[in-house]
Amino acid sequence: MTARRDKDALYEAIALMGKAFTSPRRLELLDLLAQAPRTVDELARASGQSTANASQHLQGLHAAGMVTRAREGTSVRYALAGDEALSMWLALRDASMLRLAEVERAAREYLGEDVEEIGRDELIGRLRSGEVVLVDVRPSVEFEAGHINGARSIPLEELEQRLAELPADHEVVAYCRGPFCAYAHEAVRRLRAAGRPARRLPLGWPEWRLAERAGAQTSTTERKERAA
Amino acid sequence: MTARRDKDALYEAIALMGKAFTSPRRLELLDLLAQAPRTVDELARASGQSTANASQHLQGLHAAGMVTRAREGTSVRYALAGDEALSMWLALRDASMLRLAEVERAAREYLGEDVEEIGRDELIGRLRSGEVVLVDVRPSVEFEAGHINGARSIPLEELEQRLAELPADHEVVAYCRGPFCAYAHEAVRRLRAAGRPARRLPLGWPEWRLAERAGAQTSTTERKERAA
DNA sequence: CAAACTATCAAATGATCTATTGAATAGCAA
DNA sequence: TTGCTATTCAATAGATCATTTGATAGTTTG
Repeated sequence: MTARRDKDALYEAIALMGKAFTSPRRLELLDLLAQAPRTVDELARASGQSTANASQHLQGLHAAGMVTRAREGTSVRYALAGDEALSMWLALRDASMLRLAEVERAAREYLGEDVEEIGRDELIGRLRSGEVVLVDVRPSVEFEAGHINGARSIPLEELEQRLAELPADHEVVAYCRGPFCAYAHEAVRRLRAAGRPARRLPLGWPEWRLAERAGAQTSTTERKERAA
Repeated sequence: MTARRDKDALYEAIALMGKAFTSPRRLELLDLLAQAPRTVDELARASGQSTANASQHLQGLHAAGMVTRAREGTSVRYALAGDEALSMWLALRDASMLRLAEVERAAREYLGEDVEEIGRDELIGRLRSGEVVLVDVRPSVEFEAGHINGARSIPLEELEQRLAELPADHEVVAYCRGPFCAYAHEAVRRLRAAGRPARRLPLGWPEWRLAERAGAQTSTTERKERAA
């Protein structure tokens, strides 16, 4: 029975990608890459590990098909390998959040005190009617790599100095990398401390983008079905 | 800076789930559980490994939050832990298929010669107008645990004996566990060998169910938005 | 209560993975 | 060419993992 052997080979090949998700350091690199492409050096610095180690992990991720790599002069820029890779990482993040109490606990510990949230649908409505200002508090490199339509970039470090840019009579909604990112929490806390009404969007740009794409696709399908 | 330590703890906790996907044997168990809950013994037999080993892997999956377990008399029945776990497994399967040439090669090798396919939308249309017969060729246990609405169960082994049950003037569409399952391929080959027009639906019941749910959810969202 | 069955545990082995260190390479600029 | 920087390679030690084997615990049935 050669089918058994072929089936084993198949699962073995899938496990090649699975092995990408066993190391915390590698996951952190993935999480950074989900926001924007970066060089080895930037990634090593942003994740607080040695360059050699980061390089090794990045090569692992590349072998697992999770990232692409491109030489840029003297450096090498890594990027997430398409929407499949992004979906995969988000699926792991979300599933672990929902099924592992330990993850939820660690997230709560890291994020600090809860802040008030706003949902996707409500935000879309209030954005449309001009009732809120949407602020992207990630580092500007990440904003430039992609952001929610209508958001303005105010990196967390510059928030206090640039408070005047925000109209005092509008609610502010802050977002950052995603549900596990602490920037938006901190931004909302500081805004409220400054007397501004503020809430946090618990989604990041990557999730937002995927949700938009999925919505568009489903609508197309539904239109087709309705027509048929 | 305690934030660094907290962040590390968070990624470490996520990696606990990631470690579930490193062993081919464990992936095979997951794939089986995606179809239907089963006992340790059944799983060990279906995946061709020792009971002790299967049990150990299942405990690993349980610790990773991917499966639930329930005592049933003398045996223990394991099941996938909700839609998050299913989505996670499907995301890994699909991403690895798309990004790792090795997976695609292994799948092709295992599945054998290509057979003609039919897409989801076309199937829905032709089902509605009664032009096709949809056949679920998985083992009947799996059919009973859930199947596509309107499908009839004819396990692959019984296909030849039960050919008469299929109206000769209708096209037959066969489906099984999913894109990596060989049953539907084999069924279509046999049907065509018997002179019946037949195609394969390259989706399984789990994907179908998720797609239905996602579609329903999006529709709800859209209805809300339209109302607002 | 004892027999039969299922699942889990424990220990041992070989294999694989991670982080560190120091050296080697590739591109760029003087 | 010679530096200079960014990245990768190679070697190592410590840790973790997968499988096998044989023993143990928990349920049901008689």
